[in-house]
Amino acid sequence: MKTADPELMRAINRFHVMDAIRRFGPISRVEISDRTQLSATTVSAITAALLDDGLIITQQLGGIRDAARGRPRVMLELNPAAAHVVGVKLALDQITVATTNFRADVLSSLVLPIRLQRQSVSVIADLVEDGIRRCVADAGLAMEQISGVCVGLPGVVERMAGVCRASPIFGERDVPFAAEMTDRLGGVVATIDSDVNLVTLAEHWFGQARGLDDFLVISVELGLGLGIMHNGELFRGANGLSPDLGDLMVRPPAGNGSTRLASAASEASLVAEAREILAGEEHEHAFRLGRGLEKILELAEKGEPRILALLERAGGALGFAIANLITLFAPPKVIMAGAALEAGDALVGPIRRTVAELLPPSLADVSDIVVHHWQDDIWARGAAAMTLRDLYGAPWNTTGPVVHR
Amino acid sequence: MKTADPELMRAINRFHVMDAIRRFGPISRVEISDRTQLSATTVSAITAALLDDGLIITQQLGGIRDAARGRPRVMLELNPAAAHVVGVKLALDQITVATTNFRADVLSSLVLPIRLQRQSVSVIADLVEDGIRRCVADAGLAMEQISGVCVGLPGVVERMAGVCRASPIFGERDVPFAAEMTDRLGGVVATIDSDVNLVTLAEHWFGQARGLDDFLVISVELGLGLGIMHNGELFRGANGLSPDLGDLMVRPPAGNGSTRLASAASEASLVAEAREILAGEEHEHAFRLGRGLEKILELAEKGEPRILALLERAGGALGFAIANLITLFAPPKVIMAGAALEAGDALVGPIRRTVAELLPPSLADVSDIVVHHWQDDIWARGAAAMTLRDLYGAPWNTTGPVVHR
DNA sequence: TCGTTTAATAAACAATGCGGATTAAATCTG
DNA sequence: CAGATTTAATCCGCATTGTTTATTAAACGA
Repeated sequence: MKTADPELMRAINRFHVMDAIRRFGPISRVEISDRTQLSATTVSAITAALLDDGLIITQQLGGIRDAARGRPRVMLELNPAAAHVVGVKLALDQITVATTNFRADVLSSLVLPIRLQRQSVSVIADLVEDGIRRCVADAGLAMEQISGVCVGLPGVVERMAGVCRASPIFGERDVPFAAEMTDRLGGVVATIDSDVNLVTLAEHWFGQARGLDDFLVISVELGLGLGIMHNGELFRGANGLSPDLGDLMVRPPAGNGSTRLASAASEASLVAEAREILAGEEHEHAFRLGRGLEKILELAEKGEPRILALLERAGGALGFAIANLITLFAPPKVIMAGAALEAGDALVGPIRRTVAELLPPSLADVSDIVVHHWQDDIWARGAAAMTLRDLYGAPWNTTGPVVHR
Repeated sequence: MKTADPELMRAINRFHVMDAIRRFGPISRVEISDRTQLSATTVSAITAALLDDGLIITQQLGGIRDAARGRPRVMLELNPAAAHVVGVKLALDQITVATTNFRADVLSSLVLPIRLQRQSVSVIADLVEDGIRRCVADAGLAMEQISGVCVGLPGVVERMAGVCRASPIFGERDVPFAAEMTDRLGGVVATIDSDVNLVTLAEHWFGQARGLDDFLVISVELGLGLGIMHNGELFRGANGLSPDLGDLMVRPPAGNGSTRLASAASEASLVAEAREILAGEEHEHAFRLGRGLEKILELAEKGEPRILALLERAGGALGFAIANLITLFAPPKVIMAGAALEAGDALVGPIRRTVAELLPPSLADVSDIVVHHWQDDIWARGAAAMTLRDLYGAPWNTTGPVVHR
């Protein structure tokens, strides 16, 4: 915590006002005053400044005058045109880009189905740059109108430094991808973050965890992602790195070697193991085409016992890790997502059973585990939210390296 | 975060000044100004108020006038007599009590070697009350001079509510022990907390983690304790409970059933397993006398292979859990303590090896694992620190239910 | 003794939040 | 339809705070 001066005081209260408008807008000044415990005078002063800066606007159409007497309330809301940002999600098999306004509404988006593996950093950066420029043009905007870009990618990302420590996307380690992109975009600042953190923020702002200050997000994609919201803040390890779920161990080194969760329950490991199990059978074709997961889901649907056993094992491993995470964080909600979870109860069932079995009695009922089917744009909306947060971010713990204005 | 007003501003800055004096005192006003980034005027005003309230004093003896010209600095330090608090540690086999002054110096302490198991809550409260009154008297103080009492105990404790959710000490669950003690002490407010949290705070204030904002504390006693310092704050789960290390799982439910860490590596489980291993041999006597751990350490020293194997297994389980914790929190330091660790490398060696083996390469060198041999009074000093912290606690996240003044 | 140097405080100033009075804009009432 | 009533928003004066710029305090050196 920084030392306090009048400026910080104003920054804190301005944040609270902005937050109330974002979460509950359109909202009147009196209601902001109620919700934030700030005096009406202060709210008036702050909203006046925000209106002046163009960050918020008054809603012209009176809204619901529900038979109330007295002077009508003037409703305030975020000015969608106050800023525009671009969110990018890198996955092993595609790039997703979206342009959003200040309310994180998606104005335009595009998906580039490109295998990024084995591409050099600069080639990837080229692709991302092209995607951003096209997406911005699609939204009818010029690059000069973009206030920031955030790129989400799987792996270990150090947001502050703008460096990707390790990712399946890059062959190298310690790739300074934020600087790489900022250079190319000519004046527009780019930041990077772990992809799960983006979706965690998106869940917090618009998704199943609206207003929930503590929850976990677990994404089962090619790799495994873990996002932690704790006390309303994204949780990062001491070094600023977000923890990597795939690095968690699920089996002690008892003779036959230890197991990382990534090699027990990720989409990649599931496909690899299924391929081995089904080797030489008629299904092999699907795996060659890269349609391994679809095949797994199909066979699970049909009740193929070896696939069900595989999913049972994977679910057990995931459930083991989730139970330990619940033991540590005691979150009221755990949100899971990923294509592999579409296998109905074949994977989710074992997860739930294992968690229920392993949780200590005292924590038996604290966590609600839900599966969320993410739309393709949630990542980008999260990236947008991450950038927007910097524009009116909580002043008490500096969130990032962004140097807008 | 609360909304900001001038009062909060002052509270924040007063905290920073107090914190600087506590950590670096005796310290001059200019140096406080340097360290806190506050203006000299502000520091002057705040220290004047603190002097007025008697919380700090000026050091009379000039100190080291190291050949400097100019007006000499007036050194400020905490006023030891500003407040007195009592810290209590409950363990299964003894009660430790200590009275400290405002600097958390121990003025008097006593140890009551009593088996608390199977005692009723009110009997335990009686014992604690007697211990507190005697210890306060030993320090030459009256109960009226005591500003607060903090009781640390193993298990799951909800500090805010003052309720012990579960503990090996109490047969019952949800024991409102803080209220129980406050009632008995006639006006002196008692709080409770997990015992590891107390020692974690003590390590932060006086121990091996002075000034370190991120570290883990792992205590191997009869039960297993986990304390987490994250960003300079004690980490608590979403429900305000501290996580219980013993509840972490170390083996997935693969056929032969799952294993909780508590049943693999706690002192209790070590002794039980060793007793089984050595059943019918000449060592059995020691276990009957409750000297099981000493016997284990003795045999480990001698190189008894079955005991070494047992410790190897326990170390593997602990290392497994620690590796996962490091993966999540990436703390630069992990402090371990407990009588079982006195077995030289027999237990610590396997722990280190397992951690090294299981950590992902990217985290290989971030954490320094050390063993700390705690004095008996560190718990009490931590309890004192916990109470003192409330007297000049960080105002931005309310720390507890204490209502002093 | 007087100048120099450094520490600590005092005075003037600007920013902030708050409470009470005031204005604004609608409905209600007769 | 005009004035009373009600509620929202703002204006004004005040207290508190931190900072900058002077001023005083307390030592040493020549």
